[in-house]
Amino acid sequence: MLVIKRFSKRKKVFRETNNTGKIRAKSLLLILDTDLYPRVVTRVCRCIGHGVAATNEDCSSNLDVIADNITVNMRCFVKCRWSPTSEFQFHCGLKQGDPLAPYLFILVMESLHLSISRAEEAGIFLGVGVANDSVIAAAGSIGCSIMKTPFKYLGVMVGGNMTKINAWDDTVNKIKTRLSKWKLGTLSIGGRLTLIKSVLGSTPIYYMSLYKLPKTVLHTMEAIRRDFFNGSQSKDRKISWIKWSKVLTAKKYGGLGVSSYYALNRALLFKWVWRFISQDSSLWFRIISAMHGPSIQTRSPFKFSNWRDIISVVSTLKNQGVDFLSHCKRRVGSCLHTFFWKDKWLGDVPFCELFPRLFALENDKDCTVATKMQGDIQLSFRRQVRGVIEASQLVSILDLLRLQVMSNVDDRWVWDLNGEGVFRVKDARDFLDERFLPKDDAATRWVKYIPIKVNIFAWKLYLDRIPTQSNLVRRGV
DNA sequence: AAATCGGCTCGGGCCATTCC
DNA sequence: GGAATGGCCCGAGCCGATTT
Repeated sequence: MLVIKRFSKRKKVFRETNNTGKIRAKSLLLILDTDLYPRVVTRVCRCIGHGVAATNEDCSSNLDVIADNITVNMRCFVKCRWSPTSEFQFHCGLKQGDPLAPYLFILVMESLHLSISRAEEAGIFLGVGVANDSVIAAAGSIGCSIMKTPFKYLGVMVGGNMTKINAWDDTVNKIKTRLSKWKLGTLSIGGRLTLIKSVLGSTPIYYMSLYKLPKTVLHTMEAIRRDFFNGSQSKDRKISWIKWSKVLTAKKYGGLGVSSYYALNRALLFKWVWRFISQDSSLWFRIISAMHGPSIQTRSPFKFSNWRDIISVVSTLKNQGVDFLSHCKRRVGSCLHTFFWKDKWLGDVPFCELFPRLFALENDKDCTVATKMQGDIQLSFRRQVRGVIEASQLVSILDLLRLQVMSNVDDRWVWDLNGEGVFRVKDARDFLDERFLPKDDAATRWVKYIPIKVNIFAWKLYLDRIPTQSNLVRRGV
């Protein structure tokens, strides 16, 4: 109850803050972290024309002085600073860009954080599967509304089943309306291409980086872009002279380099997998491994989950011949976290497959590279090496190991589709497009000094896909 | 004034299969 | 079990000169 009381007290403060722009300094004091004192106090002092505090102690004393008058002074401040006319009232909190706005945010966040930790301490943090009645009661006592999934948070659907096509209606409609506003008739084909590449390409990226888009949705979205590029409005149709996948293809393979939504979506999703395997200690890894198990291969206990979708995308791509995981390799540094037998840390095949006989002899099958490299490799073997095959395997493994030097750098994962070794969505995206879009031997001729529309015309001309008489006749128009 | 020329892409309908 | 997906087929698109 204590927490709820405190909470409602805070809430009152915030309501006042939001409605009138007044801040009660005592509440401010209560909530702010100590290391924020100097900055806030300096700021507030400057605002109200009070002497600027130098130390923390000064701050406290200053704030004590300020505390009672601050409401009035804040109003003066607002008046002097921004309003040459009569005083006015805020209705929806501080103005955007106001120097005090960040503090409001800190204020609310700090209070929320405090409230939640207090609630945790007091053991009144209810959790999952709470009865409806208590939810309603709790929400009523702190004046909150109850949300139900699916709902929108920061413009993204939360809790909806995003494998359904109609869950994407909003996104698709957004693209549609944006397009209709652009008045495609007034733009040349060059302008339309630029728009497609920049704006339309980046608009749904928010959703794309989170969810696996169903094929049909991808198809509709591509259709919208295609119609826009071809210059056809919603209902009327036009001859499509060039198939869309050709336009999507990279310029070096004879396309226009628009790049498909499919590749973008799948590449963005793989970024999560990359984070999962490459950053062992990250929050993301800890959360996912706590929920779904520490390895990508493990079957997740959740029947419907985003992570499962992502994993299924990876395995589907693998079946289609795009094995992203094989492009993530272990680069050994100090070897403290790399498994000697099971990781691919030297060459493309793990040692347990390369030297099966030796692996069979191993007692500690999960030993790290670091421990192995320190002593004799045979130390943890079940028995001495015997026979020709085992002996020859031992010779070759020792040969390999002799060349290895340990360094002080931590072990890390590298991505081998670019020179830097760091995963980038663009690489994965280009890789996918290269695999799935039609390729031409000749690259598109593109001269950047002449207008884009001329370049496109030349490209069409080269492909003989322009409405010449003979072409029209050939098409029976 | 109406019909015609005939090859490429896309949408929509239908059905079977796959997936969740 | 229902929704998504894939494959297949058919028809529409619509410049304009020429033919009927």
